[in-house]
Amino acid sequence: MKQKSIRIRKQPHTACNQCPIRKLALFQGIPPERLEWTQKYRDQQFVVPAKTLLYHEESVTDYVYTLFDGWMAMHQTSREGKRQILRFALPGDFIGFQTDQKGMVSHSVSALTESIVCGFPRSRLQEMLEENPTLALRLASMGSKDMNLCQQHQAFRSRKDAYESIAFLLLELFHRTREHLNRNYDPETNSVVFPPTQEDIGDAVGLTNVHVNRILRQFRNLGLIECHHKRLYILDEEKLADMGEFDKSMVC
Amino acid sequence: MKQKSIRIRKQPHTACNQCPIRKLALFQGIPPERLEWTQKYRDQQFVVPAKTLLYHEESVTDYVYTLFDGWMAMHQTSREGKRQILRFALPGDFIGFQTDQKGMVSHSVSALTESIVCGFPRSRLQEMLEENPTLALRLASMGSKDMNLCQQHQAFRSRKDAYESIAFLLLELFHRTREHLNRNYDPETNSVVFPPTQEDIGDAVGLTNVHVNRILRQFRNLGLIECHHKRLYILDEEKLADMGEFDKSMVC
DNA sequence: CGACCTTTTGATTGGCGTCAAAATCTGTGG
DNA sequence: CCACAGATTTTGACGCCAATCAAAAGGTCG
Repeated sequence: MKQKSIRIRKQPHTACNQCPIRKLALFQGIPPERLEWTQKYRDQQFVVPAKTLLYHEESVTDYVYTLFDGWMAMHQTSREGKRQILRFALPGDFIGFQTDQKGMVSHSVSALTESIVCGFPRSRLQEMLEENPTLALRLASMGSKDMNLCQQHQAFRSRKDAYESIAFLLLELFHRTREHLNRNYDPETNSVVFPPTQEDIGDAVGLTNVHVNRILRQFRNLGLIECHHKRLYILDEEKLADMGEFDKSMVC
Repeated sequence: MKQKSIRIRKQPHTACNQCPIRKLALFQGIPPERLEWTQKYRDQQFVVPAKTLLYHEESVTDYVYTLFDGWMAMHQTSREGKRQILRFALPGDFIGFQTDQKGMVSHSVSALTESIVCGFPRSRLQEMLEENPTLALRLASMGSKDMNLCQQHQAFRSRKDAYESIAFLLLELFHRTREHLNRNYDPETNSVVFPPTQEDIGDAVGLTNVHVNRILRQFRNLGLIECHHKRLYILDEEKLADMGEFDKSMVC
């Protein structure tokens, strides 16, 4: 795959907490005057073209990021070349904090759509958090929320069949999108912008794109969903939630 | 299952960082004089009998815990009654921090062996962390380590077959035990105390106990492991690690 | 010693992967 | 604006890994 270059954004937004995104979790609800110091740490914003890698697993990264706009995927590739998507990142998500003992990130991150990320030098993260206990606590509880979600995926994976795990994933992404990016939600049709391909879905839930396709067609036949032009229409949320044992409170 | 009662320990250890466990992660390496304040928060220690529930999923718990001694399992049960073990907790692990939006824990915790836990009132956790930024940061990075492990499980689950996931789990638990509880490790035979049943293993990796049994027998036939009397003997660690794509650095 | 839990083994079934090929969509250059 | 290449979706045939069902053989604890 050809890798376009990541460029530095010319006119960075002054502060992430002023961006058009409804919830930007890390700084959400903290009064602006208490955030002036973030300017000291904020380095710059980057534009990541679609299908481009932000960083590669097993590299040592200088930055941690907040996703500002776009969809990204955290993933790993096995020796046999199979890709596992660990998590879809949506605007507001914190990316690249996790490292192993050697300081290497354990996963790759790439952009599904053109994305904008804010980078902080990792070297300054510790001092930044020590100066701001609230932020550290926030980071811990964001981590704990992500952990919940990860464990849900883990739990659902082997306990549930293809119908159930796909139903769960669709609703998870639907609600996270609606929560984070209300401008991408259309109440008329109960639909959201939905960039992942069937192969992405497969790599996330651990099925082949072929099988994902069969299941999605079933869902369409049953009148549960509709999807075209990178939008996902949820037609029967209740039945879908029941099928996937999905509970909204897990994601928002 | 009959549920024995959890009793309060008569003579609590004065501080967790003085206990015989080599690494007690949350307070590891923090000088004792800086830990006096923990006494203020530490409430009491509890003894949890084997096969007993510490708390149940969807309850609101008053405490967060540090596991002091024993093996515990964090798990969930699906509507169909299947149990998924999310994580085995070993001494030093922090338990019960994760909650959903309603403040309910998302998982149950029960003891595989008789266990001792230290409880802190959850209500005081926030003030405790705000007074001690180092601790909050520590908590965040412990969370990030757990997250790594959870993602590994997630990744390996569907990408790998039964041999691979069981090999991975065995080595993970072997190394975590050795790391946390060197008194339970016997260098002579390269073995550790290993309380989980084959059914526990199955519930953790998402296989039936029947299939786990078949795989373990294969491993024994191949001379990779040996197990009896609640001990696990690793005979050919290299081959096992290769089979499970296991890397020590992920767990310690 | 008896009740119950855990391990072990066999026979059968089914969900999902694999392989293959056609149809449709997307974007890029002439 | 069209043409073409590559990506993505769709559909069918076939095979295998692991689930299920069933039952016997240890192990453990009161």
